[in-house]
Amino acid sequence: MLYNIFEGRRKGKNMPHIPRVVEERIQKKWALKSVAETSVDKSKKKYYCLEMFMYPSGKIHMGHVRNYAIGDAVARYHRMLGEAVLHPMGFDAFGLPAENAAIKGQAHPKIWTETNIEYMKLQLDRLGFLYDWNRELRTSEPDYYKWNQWFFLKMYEKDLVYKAKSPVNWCPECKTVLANEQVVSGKCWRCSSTVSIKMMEQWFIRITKYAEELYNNLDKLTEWPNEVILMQKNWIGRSEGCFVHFEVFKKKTKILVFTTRIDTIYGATYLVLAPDHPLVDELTTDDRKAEVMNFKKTMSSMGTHERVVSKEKVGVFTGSHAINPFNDEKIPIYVANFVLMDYGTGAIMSVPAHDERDYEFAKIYSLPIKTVVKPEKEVEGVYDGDGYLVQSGEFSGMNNREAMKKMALKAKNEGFGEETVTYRLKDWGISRQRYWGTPIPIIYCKECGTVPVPYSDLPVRLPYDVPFTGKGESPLLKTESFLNTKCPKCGKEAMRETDTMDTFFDSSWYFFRYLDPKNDKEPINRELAHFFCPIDFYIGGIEHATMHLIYCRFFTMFLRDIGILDFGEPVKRLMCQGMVTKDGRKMSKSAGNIVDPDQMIEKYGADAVRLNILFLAPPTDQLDWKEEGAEGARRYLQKVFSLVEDAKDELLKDEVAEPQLGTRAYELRKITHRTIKKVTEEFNTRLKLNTIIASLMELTNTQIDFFAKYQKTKEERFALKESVETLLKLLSPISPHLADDLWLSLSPNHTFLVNEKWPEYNEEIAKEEEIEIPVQINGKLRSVIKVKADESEENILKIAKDDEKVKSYIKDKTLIKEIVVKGKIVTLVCK
RNA sequence: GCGAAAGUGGCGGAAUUGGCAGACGCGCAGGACUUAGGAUCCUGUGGGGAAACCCGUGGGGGUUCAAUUCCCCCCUUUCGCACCA
Repeated sequence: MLYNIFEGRRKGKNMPHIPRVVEERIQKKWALKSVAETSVDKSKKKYYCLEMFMYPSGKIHMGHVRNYAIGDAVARYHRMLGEAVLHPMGFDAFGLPAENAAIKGQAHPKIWTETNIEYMKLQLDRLGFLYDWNRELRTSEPDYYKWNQWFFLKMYEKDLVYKAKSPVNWCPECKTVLANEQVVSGKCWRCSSTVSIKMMEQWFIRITKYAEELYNNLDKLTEWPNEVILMQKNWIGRSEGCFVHFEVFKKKTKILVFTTRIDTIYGATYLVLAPDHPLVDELTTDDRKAEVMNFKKTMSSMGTHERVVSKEKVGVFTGSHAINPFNDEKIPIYVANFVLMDYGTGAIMSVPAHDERDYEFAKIYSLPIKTVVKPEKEVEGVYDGDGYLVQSGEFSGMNNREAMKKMALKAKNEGFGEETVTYRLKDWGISRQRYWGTPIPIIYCKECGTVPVPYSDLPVRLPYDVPFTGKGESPLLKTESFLNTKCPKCGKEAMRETDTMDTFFDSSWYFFRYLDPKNDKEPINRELAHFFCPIDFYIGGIEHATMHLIYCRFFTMFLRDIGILDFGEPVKRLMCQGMVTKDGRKMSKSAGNIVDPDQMIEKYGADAVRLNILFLAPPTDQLDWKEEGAEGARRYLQKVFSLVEDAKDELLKDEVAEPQLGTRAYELRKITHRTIKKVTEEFNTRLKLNTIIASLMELTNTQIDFFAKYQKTKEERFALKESVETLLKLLSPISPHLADDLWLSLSPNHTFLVNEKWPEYNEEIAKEEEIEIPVQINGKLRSVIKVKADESEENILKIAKDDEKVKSYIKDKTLIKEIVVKGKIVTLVCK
């Protein structure tokens, strides 16, 4: 409709390109010929191109468009290289929003999810993404989540799964557990009630068993962005140190402390336990009981958020003392808020002279400060660097690094400590008190206890008819038909586990399921996994850096250890695409700045939307959506269209002859081949697709200029045909519809560009025979000379000095230095 | 507080190995075609200056014949972690 205004006003040539018409026509042809189908030809080189699958929220957003436009361009490029490309898409279909919709009475989660998926698939198809829908998967389907349960049972066998009481975020109003990301500033994201911490039985996965490998392998992931590697390193938080046992004065108990600075142990003037440390009660003397109990109560009533926000250090003395095993000194034991139970051992030795936090606490409670490490030069304040030891018994005078090793050895030999490694990473709590997720395949029997569901009984199906009240516990708890079952061991009445799995469990292995999604014999087709995997190129948001991207690495290691895979890392190259914003702000309903992809496609066409989103910024940068840009993209595509239409008569003729050096036709060839080179190299390395598009625009501008002065010689026809055909091929990964439509119109023998061969460049033609070289005098640009590309340094210098402008600058001066960088620059330094 | 990334015309960005800063596009200005133009085409477009030239990649210093690029200090923005012992 945008075009109807001036349609028919233009004569003959230069008819406007009407995107929606062309795009629908081409999409129909693609579907008819099943171009998206994966070729499993093992004689070919494989390429697994994957974008993070999507949550079926209802409609796609611009972030999806960007993510998938990048992936589709890369996938199409590799198809054209003749590789066996796997490029699938699926749906992360379990999750809270579906259940919330049901609570609001909108629709059953299954219906809601399926309706959304159908619509979103339509949207993806309208954008022209080539997904092999034969391989589509939905995590909410029993034939998918069956294998979640299967893996859970395998983990159970391998002792990688356990149930434990642990603190969780609890919303008293919604009566449910909240994930950390659902707690906003200590409040429930839905009802704004203050979230409390509650102890609950939860299922955990021992991901910490893999902490060391998850950490060490990071150095091998050379094609991952540094920031992700760094975030994962910090998240895993590997830290080398020592365990040290401190005996408690006049008691039989020992306190285990973790420290990374055993070298400062002579400076320890007190110990601190976390408020929830199990030894607190035992260590508290009668006279201190009331105060300690009170302190503990205050601490446990605070939410995590409150506790973290109030940075003030508070604590109480337990009344007990510990003995420093190195010097037998008697030091007081405190309980304080700044020591956390879930890191290290929940107890520390405090060295106020060499630790900022210990110092702060010591100041408040007037505890002694004893210096044991001296730096080379005196510094002010708390010194936590290296130096030599003082007041440290037999270790005095030693370099602290050296002493560290010797002290650890002594502790080990004398049995009160040892070197150790701790991690910040915690075990993965996968229990959710929710309906719309994978049921955890466990049965509780009064006689036999906790019994895993036998493999032969999988899947444990999610019942359809359940009550959605939005209050109370999981709907599954109120669904008798699900809840009541027979014990697989003794056959007596038993109850099912009603917790479902965290959806991150679903997404930890989905990329292996694409290989053979309908396989009902095994979760993963090993043969295909070893052909297509690991993933060659994985694109998604950075928000998954420490969640999905750690879980899926763990899962792959686990799959290797149970013999399904023979590799342990799932992703070779990772790219995190930047956020799409509008007016610099995140798009959101509340900000009212959502850009609707449907409207954009309707207005400008899928080709222009894709071109614009790829052109506006490099894939990894934040991108601010500009509608004017879409207008520009549409204008460019119109230019390509008009050029091909205008030149069609010539492009259809077969009489051609290879152009000679020095002609206009040869110049066009040169630019054509140089563009192929530039675009190919960019696809192979940096993938800055915005610069690829810039080169294509330059090539197009050159072609238009060339055609404006077209002489209709066989040589010019050769160059024109080659150049235009090349352009269409290079453009096709980005704006595939127009490229294909024009391509098909050029010959009845043409097939879709995605099945054509990527053009090759001829280095000889691409090469420049004459180049311009800047001449600098005393660092300033003064002239530009023209020389042969392979001109010798002496000759370049001679030509430069012969240049009139250069002469005028150096005539009264003495040359001190002459620098010639062949093919680059001449610099003359003179006085 | 710690860590990381970034800062280039009016705007998005380019400069891949230290070698002509501003490719390509948006916007803007002028012109052409037009009954009309928010269509299309052409020309121009970092700042200053009549010009020769000068200045210019967040700010300040340094290395170099030469710095957007390397080093040091500072500022700002974004992100991650946030008492991690």
